[in-house]
Amino acid sequence: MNERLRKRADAGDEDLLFLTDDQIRRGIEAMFFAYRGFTADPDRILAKSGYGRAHHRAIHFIKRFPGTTVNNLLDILGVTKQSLNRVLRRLIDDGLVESRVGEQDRRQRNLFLTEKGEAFERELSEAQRKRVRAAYRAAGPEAVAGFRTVLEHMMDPELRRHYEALRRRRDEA
Amino acid sequence: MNERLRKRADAGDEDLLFLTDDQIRRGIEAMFFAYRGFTADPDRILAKSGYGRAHHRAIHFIKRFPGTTVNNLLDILGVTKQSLNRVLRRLIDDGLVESRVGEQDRRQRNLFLTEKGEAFERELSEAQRKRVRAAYRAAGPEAVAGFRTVLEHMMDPELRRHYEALRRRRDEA
DNA sequence: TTGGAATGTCAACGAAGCTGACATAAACTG
DNA sequence: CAGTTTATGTCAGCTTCGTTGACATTCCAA
Repeated sequence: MNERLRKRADAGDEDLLFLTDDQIRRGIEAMFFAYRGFTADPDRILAKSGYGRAHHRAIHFIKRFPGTTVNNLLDILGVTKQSLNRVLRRLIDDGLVESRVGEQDRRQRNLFLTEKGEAFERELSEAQRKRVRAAYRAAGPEAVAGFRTVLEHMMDPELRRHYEALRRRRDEA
Repeated sequence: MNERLRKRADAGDEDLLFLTDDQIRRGIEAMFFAYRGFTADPDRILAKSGYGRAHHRAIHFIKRFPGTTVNNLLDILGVTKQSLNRVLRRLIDDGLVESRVGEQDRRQRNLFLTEKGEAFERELSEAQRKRVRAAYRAAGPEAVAGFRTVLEHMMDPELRRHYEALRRRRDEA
């Protein structure tokens, strides 16, 4: 049926013009170029301090989920613990992240941003929000709603469920 | 004024709710997770052949602009020639890309996909289109229009101009 | 008390960015 | 024609950030 719809679209069905291969291709290219713009400002700030996107991602999600465990972060970021550990090591050594031994389960490490880490997070996220806000404002509320809808459907459903479970757990606490 | 609007939004102005910091943050996270989904399928295919995203990007744009020069590709992809050269070298050696000496300007190299390269491109782009098409269909045409609008505004305007100039030049020829 | 889970660390590797330097050929320019 | 610029390729070396494998530590739980 997937295929059937695609063929109807290719044949010129008015309602399905947005599903033609050419339209999809334009969307793919737009996604590629937009992601570049999306990361450009934080990338510049990170480069000044000798950090990369991996550090940004870790900082971002520690900010969102203060006290989260390494394992949660691994699931969200989708990298190996060795890779994350290198990044966290650096952030901890540089005094941006604090790692506290878990209270209930002392095997776990609960991660927090330090004052310095909070400040750096603000610098990064303000730069990125500024760019996204400008795009949002230029596009308007209806476009933004559509943008969010498509993105939601493009995610891996399992990752999305996992992430929302984290959010719920945090908001309940 | 940027700041003024943001404050109105934070204060609860109905028309500007989509510009609150929290909404922007959700958009940023959605973009991060969606990009992962967006690249997941091609990444799997590439990994089987020992290629990476860099090869995908090169193949994609050579497919879009057959006969394009190395310099054009450098501008579009935003990497250094050394980095691109490593990728192109491999694709040429593996018989996926052909490099022909330019006709008018013999310093230039015009790049084309071979039969084998075309086949691989189809495999990659069909996997990616399938995912994007599913998201598009689930979201609906209005959402897709909004999605595209926001992405357009998120791109670097200069890159976008450059890219569209290439498209025009190709379509005129 | 033993097995397994969570975490961290060490070593090694690879992909793919980067800079800098230099070579070559072709095109352009004075 | 001589000299400069442009397009490309290549070498060496560095960095980030991903990978796998092996192994130690800590600690919960059966």
